Amino acid sequence: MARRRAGEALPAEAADTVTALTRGLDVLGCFRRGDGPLGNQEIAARTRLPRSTVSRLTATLTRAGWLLHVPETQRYRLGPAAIALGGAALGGLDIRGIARAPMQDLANRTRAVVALGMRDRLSMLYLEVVRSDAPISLNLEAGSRISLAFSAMGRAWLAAAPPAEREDALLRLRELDDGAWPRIAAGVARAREDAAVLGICCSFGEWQDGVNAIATSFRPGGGLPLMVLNVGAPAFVCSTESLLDEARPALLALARSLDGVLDRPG
Amino acid sequence: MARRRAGEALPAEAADTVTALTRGLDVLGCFRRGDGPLGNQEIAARTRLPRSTVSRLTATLTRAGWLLHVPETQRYRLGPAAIALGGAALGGLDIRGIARAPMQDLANRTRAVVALGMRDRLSMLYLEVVRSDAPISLNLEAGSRISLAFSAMGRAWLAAAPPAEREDALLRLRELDDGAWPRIAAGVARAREDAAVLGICCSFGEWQDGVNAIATSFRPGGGLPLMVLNVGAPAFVCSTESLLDEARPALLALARSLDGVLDRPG
DNA sequence: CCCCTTATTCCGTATTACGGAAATTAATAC
DNA sequence: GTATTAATTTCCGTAATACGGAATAAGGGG
Repeated sequence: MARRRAGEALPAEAADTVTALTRGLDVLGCFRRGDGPLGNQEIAARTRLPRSTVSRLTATLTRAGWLLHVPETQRYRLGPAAIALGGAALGGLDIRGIARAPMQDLANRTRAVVALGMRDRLSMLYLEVVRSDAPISLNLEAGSRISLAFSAMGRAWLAAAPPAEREDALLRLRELDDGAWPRIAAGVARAREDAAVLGICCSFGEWQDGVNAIATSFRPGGGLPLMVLNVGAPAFVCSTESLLDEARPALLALARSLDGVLDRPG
Repeated sequence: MARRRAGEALPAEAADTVTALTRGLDVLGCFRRGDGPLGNQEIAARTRLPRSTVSRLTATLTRAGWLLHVPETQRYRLGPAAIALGGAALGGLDIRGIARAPMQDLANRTRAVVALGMRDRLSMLYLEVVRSDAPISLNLEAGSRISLAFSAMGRAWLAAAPPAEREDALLRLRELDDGAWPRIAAGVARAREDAAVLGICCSFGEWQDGVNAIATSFRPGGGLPLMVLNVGAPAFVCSTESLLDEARPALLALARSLDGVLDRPG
């Protein structure tokens, strides 16, 4: 009885990987911000795992507190253990605390939203979001995701990431949606150029209509991966010119000041 | 070759539980707010799993983005997937959004910290924390834990939880620290009495010296478990009297208004 | 140079996870 | 009331997988 699915490309990556664990984590990964409780069927569809397997995995996850079972509707939602894990993960990121104050400064000066993020698989993940006192507020919080290909933040990552990681990410983006590839590729080429010339990457209405943003990356050190800072706002708050002329130097200064902070003594 | 550890009591609970997954999740659970990166050794000690097994699990978790490997120190920290999961879990909790505004009201009126929490294993977990404008701020955020046995919040849960769950939790608390049991038992007895008579449970300096709090529980509905609201502050901000006389009625009113909100049409 | 500590790789074993199919439960239609 | 559809869970034989003890490798002081 073959345990690995028939059509699956076997990428030889997995010398020593615990499949049962990977699958269980994939089940958890099904739950995205915004969609409600999920039934086993839906989970099976998303993970492309056999139903009986999903049943066993959800049972296990529920017993351990990672999922909550809603008896009436026979669906699952993420449980307390998931929340606690996120708390532990964010709590351990000292860079957030270090960056928050200067980010707030920048946000106030530009009247924009300033965010700190890192890559998570094929998205960028917000780690800290700071708004100016003017409450325009794009509805984004720490822990939410944003496009890797079309946001300024994602492009800044793509422009500065280690080549191997970048190529891997681009490859997967491509096989995920081949139709979007031309736009993605163009955006990435532009991003690398912008990064080289201006030090920042842009997304003017490309991630979402009417939203402008610029972003740049830095290496915090301390074993943490490449991180990205961005400044963004609706176009009527920040024109592309104001972002490029006023926000850009401040953003670059901030990023430079955070380069290697975690490796510095003190 | 026995795969289950020798001395382990086998609780027959596990008809259909995926051990590899449970163990992997236990590894993630090792990472607590506040402690830095963990090495395999440390993880093996905390989980009481063999070293080679831990090695395999951490490798798997790292490949999937749940852990980050810090090469220099050969340690692991929680990765982006963990953060994203927490975000998804909190984002799906509509009760937070519903409760926030009235909680803020209450916080402003009492000049205390108002928090919403639920149980996670042997702790209470903060889901939402709201401060009065007066920035005294106990350093607590959504996603952090607080004692089940000694906090007002924990006691309110113990007083109202389904008997089976309560007994299970108490049993485990007892075997975790037998020495503390007399204090715990006394606190719980008192809590049940307070809940019956006053509708709230108290912790006046028992969780942490100089910190007073009261708490009460409610059932939000929508398949969610019992939740707890508390009002707390340093003793010099809120005396026990002011909590009992002024905060208590407001807290009870808030809890009652949230009872079953998620089941109500609209 | 050697010892000590920690992480990883090896590898034979049999336990465990697997998944197709049957059974169960639930809801809706007829 | 019965039939039909749909979803979840249980069963169970199979063998692939995870297991863990021991050996190996990689550092880091003393």
